[in-house]
Amino acid sequence: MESNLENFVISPTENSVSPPSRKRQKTFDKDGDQCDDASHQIVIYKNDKSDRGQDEQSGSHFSLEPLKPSKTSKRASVKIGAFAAQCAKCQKWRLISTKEKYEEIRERIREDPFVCEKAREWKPDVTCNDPSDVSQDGSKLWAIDKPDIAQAPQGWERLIKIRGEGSTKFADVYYRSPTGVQLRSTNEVEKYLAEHPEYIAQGVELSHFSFKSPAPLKKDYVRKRSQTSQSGVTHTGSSNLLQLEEVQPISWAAPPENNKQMVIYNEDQPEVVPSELREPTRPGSPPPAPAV
DNA sequence: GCCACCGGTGGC
DNA sequence: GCCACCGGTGGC
Repeated sequence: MESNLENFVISPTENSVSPPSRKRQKTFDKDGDQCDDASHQIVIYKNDKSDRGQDEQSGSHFSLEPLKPSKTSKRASVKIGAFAAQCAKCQKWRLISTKEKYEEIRERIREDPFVCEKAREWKPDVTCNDPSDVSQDGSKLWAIDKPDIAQAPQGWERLIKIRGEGSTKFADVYYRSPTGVQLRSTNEVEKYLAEHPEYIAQGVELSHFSFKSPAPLKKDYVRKRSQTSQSGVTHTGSSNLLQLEEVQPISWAAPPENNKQMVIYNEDQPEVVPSELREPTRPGSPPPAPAV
């Protein structure tokens, strides 16, 4: 499946990954600074305390790999169950086939907004007339992802670890090097690359890393603040991305190509739903249909 | 003993 | 006020 995606190019817009300048924090988040308005990507997570199995989303497809045996996981962690992007035209959500594809879309979401047609790569006949693949539901934890995050370099993996509810932070972002070393900050990456010039030789650079973590839509998920975070959400003309998290890893252990089955409907917490999520608001369009 | 996770804060 | 960074530690 993922064959061509020529759709992903073009439209010079504003930002692009700005070169890292600083050392400490904010190394290169300057670029995305405003993006937070959630106007671009969304992620959905689900808390799953019972199985504290795995710690992060798996590499490809959104298969949540079965609980990791060893110490990879310690406490209850949330897993990302699925990814979705919002069509910039009809505002409906389309599940994205794989994490890779999702990251690919996210990388250029601003300059190259996602539209339903792009989903045809894995969902052949989809059009803006089809009902949304997903809609927010109370059983899942939704979060807004940041736009324009570069794809992890070849062999590297970007991991998002959602913290439990009530934590002071929503999630932590890590990068796992080809040799399995986990890096948790730009500084660490910089240092690591300096010690491993072979990666630099391969073209790996700091701008390929971003430790921006998604933000929960559920305002009280994080202990402090987070309510004001995404206030002025707007999405005019742009598209969003989202990821779904699932409760029981097993239930959709490996939905091959159809990811829609993992979505469960239920609109129970309207207030939590920021405008971008109620996309199906466009005039004349029916509410999103359950994907299951 | 190791490391994944969490808390806290310094700096913007 | 927000967020990037990192130290500490509890669970394995």
